[in-house]
Amino acid sequence: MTQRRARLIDVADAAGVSIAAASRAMSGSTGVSDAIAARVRRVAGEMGYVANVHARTLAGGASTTIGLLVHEIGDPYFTEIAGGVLRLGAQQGLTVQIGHTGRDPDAELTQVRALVANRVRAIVIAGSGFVDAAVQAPVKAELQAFQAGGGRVAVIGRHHLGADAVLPDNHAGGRSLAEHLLALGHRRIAFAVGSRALTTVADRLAGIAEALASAGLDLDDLPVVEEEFTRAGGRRATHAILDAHPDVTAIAALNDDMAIGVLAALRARGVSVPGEVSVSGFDDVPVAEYLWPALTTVRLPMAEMGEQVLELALKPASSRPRRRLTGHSLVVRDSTAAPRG
Amino acid sequence: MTQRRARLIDVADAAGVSIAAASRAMSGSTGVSDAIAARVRRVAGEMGYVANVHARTLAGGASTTIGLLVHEIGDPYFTEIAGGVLRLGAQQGLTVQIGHTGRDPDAELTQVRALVANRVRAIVIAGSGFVDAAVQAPVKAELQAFQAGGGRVAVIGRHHLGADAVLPDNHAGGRSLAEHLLALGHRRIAFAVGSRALTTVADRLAGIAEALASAGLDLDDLPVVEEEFTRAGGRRATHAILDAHPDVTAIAALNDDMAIGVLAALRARGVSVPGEVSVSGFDDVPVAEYLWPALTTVRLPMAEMGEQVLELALKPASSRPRRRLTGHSLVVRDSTAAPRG
DNA sequence: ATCCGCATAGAAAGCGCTTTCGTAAGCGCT
DNA sequence: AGCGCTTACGAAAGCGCTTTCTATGCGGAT
Repeated sequence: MTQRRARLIDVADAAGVSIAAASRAMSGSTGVSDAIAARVRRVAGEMGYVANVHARTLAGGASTTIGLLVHEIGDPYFTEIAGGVLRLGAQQGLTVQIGHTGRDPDAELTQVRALVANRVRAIVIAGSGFVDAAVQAPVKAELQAFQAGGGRVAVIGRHHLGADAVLPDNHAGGRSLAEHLLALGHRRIAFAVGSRALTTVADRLAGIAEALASAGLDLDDLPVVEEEFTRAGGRRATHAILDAHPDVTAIAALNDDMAIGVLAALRARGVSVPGEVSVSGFDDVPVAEYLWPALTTVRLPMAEMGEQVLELALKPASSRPRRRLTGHSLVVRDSTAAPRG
Repeated sequence: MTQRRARLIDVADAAGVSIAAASRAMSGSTGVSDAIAARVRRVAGEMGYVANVHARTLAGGASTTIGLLVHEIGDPYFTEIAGGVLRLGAQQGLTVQIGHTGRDPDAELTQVRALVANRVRAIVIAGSGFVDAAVQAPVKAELQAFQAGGGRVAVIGRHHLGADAVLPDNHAGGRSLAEHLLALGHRRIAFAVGSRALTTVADRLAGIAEALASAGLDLDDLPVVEEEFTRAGGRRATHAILDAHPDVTAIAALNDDMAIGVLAALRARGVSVPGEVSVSGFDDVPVAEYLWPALTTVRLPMAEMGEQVLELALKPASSRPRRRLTGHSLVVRDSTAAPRG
């Protein structure tokens, strides 16, 4: 029969002290004798008292929850990042609220508003921004208002939000990946990419273009198929590529999820990897090394990025946005090899 | 220049109405003329007003956030479930707070307390319980107090918590999996399992034992290797199994993550699948069909389970805990075949 | 014209906490 | 004994909302 939860005043009464003393005892601040503090805590424990965060926050305590926005939790890239945030957050006694944005600026705005409404201590956004700055202007404005009100914001992989950022070097990663394929001797390379409206895709592609140019190739002459940034997208892209260009010797997917789809599609068509076609990914999601063939990819330390972005979010604001560059490394496994003579 | 956020009273003043009218206008309740409601909303929009959830909840509004506890977000089983909860939650305008329990009853208790402190509308717990009921008694008590106070609780795969539950039939799933292997002709089957302290493992194993018994076999005579419920655990379990029992014709992993590790370990040892050894998983995580060979497994509709558990959590409490049985189905792919003559 | 009822507006009382602020008590000094 | 100092404690003022409760104005019915 839905009876009321014990409140601080109930605890105070039961312990025979004022509510002020009880508050101090529970929050561990000074101004209470050890004897009273102990008594209050004991009584609180017996009564099953759990402080009301809403009341606490309202009364002036700093919020202890942080908001995390990801494009899609099912994408292993975001899963890993979320894991990092969750782990470090729990360790610091923080609560985390997660929202999905689905790579949709409108949904993103809605989610940001929800976090603002909850007066979270910090908002962390993971996931590519949009090449078209206009599209994310409303979000940016909302975030700025949030910061003006004392909130903190930190992002992963977004340069244009005027917030502290953890930045993977997508450009350099793309370059070293392309260099690897070129060094193996590949020239007819196809690309399975996510929406080019995403900065992540644009940046990786730019790095690739740079490497290609050094080898006298032009990215514009090569097949670049834009698809969903998912396994299914990778599968579809592969069929599109092979139907139009049966002579490619390598397919570079711009994230591992797509690469998994590429691998499956090639298998379905009876194309051997890396015998007939080499395949590469990007991110190095945990499952990449378990695939067959084990995936050559560019490693991004996703879980660590999650921890770092939370660290940034917890630091007091600085006058200029901080940026933390993330190391990346080419991980050569079994899915790439020299093209057949 | 951390300036203060606009409050409801600021909006009310700017619109020239009382704070009560402004409140009604913003929350869409009756008692305001359309003209005033429209004006207030316009002014609020201009001022960038976002209601303070803490104040709103404190004042008596129902909480709009729900808490979700998973063992480990990185485990695709939980990722999928979380995705389902997140999607349906967003659709209903709910906010979700996620916590990690790491299969540790103490951490679980801490996380439950945090959710209680946040006075969430409902607590959703996904993930296996413990065979030893004593170990989760404190959590159960806390949840009961939460429910007594009007909170809602719904769980996935836990029968012993006295809450509404979505229940995959692990027993039947285990049975049909074992029947499949037996039907193919396998007799020397090894099992790579997670901690047997988990009810999920115990239930699946019980179903398997039942099928084996029907075929005149005793599970106790077969190798059952207990390891971490992860890819790495599956890998280690495989080596342990093969070192001690080189003659097994099938390895059944009790979740897909372990199966992925089994596949990789077999490949590393040069054992062909399913030629020399058949491999099966459990759950049917999204990547299962993309593996090579594509994994035979028992499908659990994880995302749907996430939605269902949220649905249960949103319904008013009933006198007796509701249970929603989840369908499962054996998905036969390429990783199982008849043992070599 | 008078009265009743309804819809709309505002005043004010909290929701459960934290935190000044004021007071009382205890201490070591001179 | 008297002084100032520190420390322990409680009263009370909010934090920003929702929600009674009360007051006002209007229409229609008499």
